[in-house]
Amino acid sequence: MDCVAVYKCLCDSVRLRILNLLSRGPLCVCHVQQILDEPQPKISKQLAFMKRNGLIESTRHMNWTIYRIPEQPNPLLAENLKCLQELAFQDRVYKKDLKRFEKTDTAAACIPAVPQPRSTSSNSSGSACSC
Amino acid sequence: MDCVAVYKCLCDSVRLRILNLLSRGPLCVCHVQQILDEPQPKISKQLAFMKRNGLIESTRHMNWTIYRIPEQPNPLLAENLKCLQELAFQDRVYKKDLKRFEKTDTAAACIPAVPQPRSTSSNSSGSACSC
DNA sequence: GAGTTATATGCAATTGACAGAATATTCAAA
DNA sequence: TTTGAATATTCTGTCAATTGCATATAACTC
Repeated sequence: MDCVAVYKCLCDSVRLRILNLLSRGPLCVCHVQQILDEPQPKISKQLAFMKRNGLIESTRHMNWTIYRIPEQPNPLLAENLKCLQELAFQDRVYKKDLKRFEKTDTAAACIPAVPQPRSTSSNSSGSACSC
Repeated sequence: MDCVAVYKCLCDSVRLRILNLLSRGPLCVCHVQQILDEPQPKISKQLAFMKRNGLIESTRHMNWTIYRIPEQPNPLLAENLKCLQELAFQDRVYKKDLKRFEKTDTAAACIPAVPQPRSTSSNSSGSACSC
C-alpha cells in the first residue's frame, strides 16, 4: 500500500476538512464548496488530488459529481479517520463545518444514497440542486 | 494538536524508514545514516525536520546526537506507528532496515539507555563510535 | 594547539503543491 | 440550439520541501 500517498492527502487542512465532511456521507462539489466557503476550483482540485491518490472515489449524477469515501476505504485512511474523530474533528472549525453540513442536508436532492435515474426522482422537478 | 504537521512528517518515505527504526529505540545520526545507506546531510535534515515539527526529540551525548521518539509521543504519531506496524513496516525495505539495525546493535556504545557521563563508560575507550 | 569524528548548516537547482483568475467542458432545461 | 449550472482544467506566480555538494560547527583525543 502506498502510505506516502495517503499521508500526502492528509497533510493539508482543507483536505482534512473535506474528509471530515465525507465521513458523514457522499457530497457533491458544490455542497463542499458551500460548506467550506472556499472557491470552487480550489475544492475541485483538492478532491481531484485525493481521488488521484486513491483515497476517495466519484460518480457522476446528472450535472453533479458526487465524491465519497469508498465502501472499503484504504485501511490507513480508515484508521486515521477514526483517530481524527477524537483528536481533531472535535475542534471548532470541523464542528462548524458539520453544523453547516447538517443545514445543507435538505439539499440532498443531488446526493441520493443510490444515484437514481432521472425518471425515478419524484420529488421536486428532479433537476434543481439547492446549492 | 497540529495534525497537519504530523502528516507532513509522515508523507516521505525516508522519514517513514527513520521512524520505523526509532520505534525500536533511540539512535544517533550516524547509525541511521549507516542503516539507511543515505548521505549524512540528508538524514540530518530529515531528523531536524521531524524534530522541528514536534515528532521526535534529541539529546546530545558526547559527540553524538541521539534522536528518539518521546516517552509520551504525539498521540496521532503513536496511532500511526501502530498502524504502520501492520500495514507497511512488514514490507521488504523496512524489514531490511531492521535487520541492519540489529546488526548495528553492538555499536550501542553511543546510545545508552540513559546517556552516561564520560567517566562512567567502562567498556572500550569510552569514546569510539563503531560507525 | 592540531586533528578527527559526528553533526549541522548554507547554497543552488529542482520539484511538487498551492492559490487565484480565467476559461473550458459537461449535461440538462428551455 | 442556446442558455445556465456544476465541474474541471489551464495558466501564472509563489512557496515549501528535497537533493547534492560543500562547508561550518561542536566535541572529543592527542
